[in-house]
Amino acid sequence: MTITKRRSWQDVRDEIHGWILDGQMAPGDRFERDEDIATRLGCSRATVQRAMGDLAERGVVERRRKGGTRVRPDPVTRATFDIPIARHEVEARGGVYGYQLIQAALEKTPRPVAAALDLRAPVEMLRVEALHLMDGRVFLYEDRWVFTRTVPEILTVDLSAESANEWLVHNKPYSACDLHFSAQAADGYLAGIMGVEAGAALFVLNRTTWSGDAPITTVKAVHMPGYRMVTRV
Amino acid sequence: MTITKRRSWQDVRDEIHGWILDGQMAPGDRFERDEDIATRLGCSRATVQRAMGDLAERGVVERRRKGGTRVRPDPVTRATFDIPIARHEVEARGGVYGYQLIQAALEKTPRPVAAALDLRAPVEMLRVEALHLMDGRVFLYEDRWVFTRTVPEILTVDLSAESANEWLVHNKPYSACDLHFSAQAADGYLAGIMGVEAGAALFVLNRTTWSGDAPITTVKAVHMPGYRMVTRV
DNA sequence: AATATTATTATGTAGCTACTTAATATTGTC
DNA sequence: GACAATATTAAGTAGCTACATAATAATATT
Repeated sequence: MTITKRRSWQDVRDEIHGWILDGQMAPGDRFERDEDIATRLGCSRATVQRAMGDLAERGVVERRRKGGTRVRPDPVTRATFDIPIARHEVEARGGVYGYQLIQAALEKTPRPVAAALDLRAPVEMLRVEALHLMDGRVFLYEDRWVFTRTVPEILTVDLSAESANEWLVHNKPYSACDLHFSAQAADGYLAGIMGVEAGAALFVLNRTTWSGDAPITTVKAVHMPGYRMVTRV
Repeated sequence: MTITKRRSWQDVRDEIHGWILDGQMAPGDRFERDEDIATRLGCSRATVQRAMGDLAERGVVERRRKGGTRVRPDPVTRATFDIPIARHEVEARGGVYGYQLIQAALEKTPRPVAAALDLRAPVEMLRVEALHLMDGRVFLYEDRWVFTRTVPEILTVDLSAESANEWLVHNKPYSACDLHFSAQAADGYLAGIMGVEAGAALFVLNRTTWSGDAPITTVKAVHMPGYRMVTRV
């Protein structure tokens, strides 16, 4: 049974993954070397290498030089999320996007904000509070701090017309990004601004970005009750 | 200035990413073709291909046959999360892990649970409620449904000794996985079981897995107040 | 002018060789 | 027996060729 159609590396990957799914290979088991698998499947080592590399990236197998490849003894669920800008998220749900600036002003950062940006001491930064709307109703509240030393141009932008998020995305690419997901109960201020009951459970996303070592911005995005972040692997 | 040390594909990737970071290339701009970049950088097209492929996977650039490669006009934040089993998460935080079964019994699934598993009608499944502990205190409450038609062996497992999660991870690999993150307020039942105030904002992770088309399990994991899911890209 | 056909182009993939590197096993020496 | 030096192994990387494929541009046909 050496059917030799053209095997793509994805086919090879799925074949190998199949050995795990059907129990031929269990967590901890070691595979024969790439070259032997290649011979057995009738493809080149490069193709097996690509397939195994992909499985390793997905957290399904573990590879070590000389040590060979084995099924991960403690498999992890590895998920990839795309965090879109608010406008796209609203439009993808078929809604009409709206944006509303609450305030933008220079303020001294509280300590925790400075810490999130890897700064030792509080400094003066641009704080921007804004609402993103879907069909005229609040979709997302964002509380952002922009490090004006890295991004002085932000001070010339009319933030009542364009969201700081979109401006930054298009004008200040980042090389490092830090994300926190958490749940938070609405306090009085949030409840008032977002139009929800005080105490409502809100999904919160904190994102901090850098360009090299230079901090760009940190933002807390508070979602409406019932919001779900979804992915399928 | 054609320094020709050995350039790895990662170096090439970082070099190209650098063109975006320093503003030489802005969102929407098109790169010259791989081959020309290769010539310019003194490496082979294969290396540029690998580098560009990686940047495309990360959501930094967009590639299309014939169309060439361009900087993504609307960059997304793409993050990869590893969702470990509770034991590892507790141990990684330097705590002592504990596990406590609340109940395991055959029950008819509520409609939403059946729907999560892509089943049209409710069926009888094994429901497992359990607590994962850190240093003797609740860390995580899980409410799980296991599709016994796909995983009949689960019925022979002593779930008071071993968590269903760990057993499944080691004995029933999945090929597809669905994840939802959300925030939920503690109701009376959750508050009682987890020892938190009613109304507390809780971080919730729903995970559903399949092996091929066969549903395996769906689980709702409710984290203690203050829990944060973190990643750095 | 509108449509269908064909050619061109840039990325995608498969396979090859050769060399590098990290981890382990073996051997040699004290 | 303990330790250091050396050999071996299997994955990782770089570069090459050749061909496949999808998208677009150019051309021919009606």
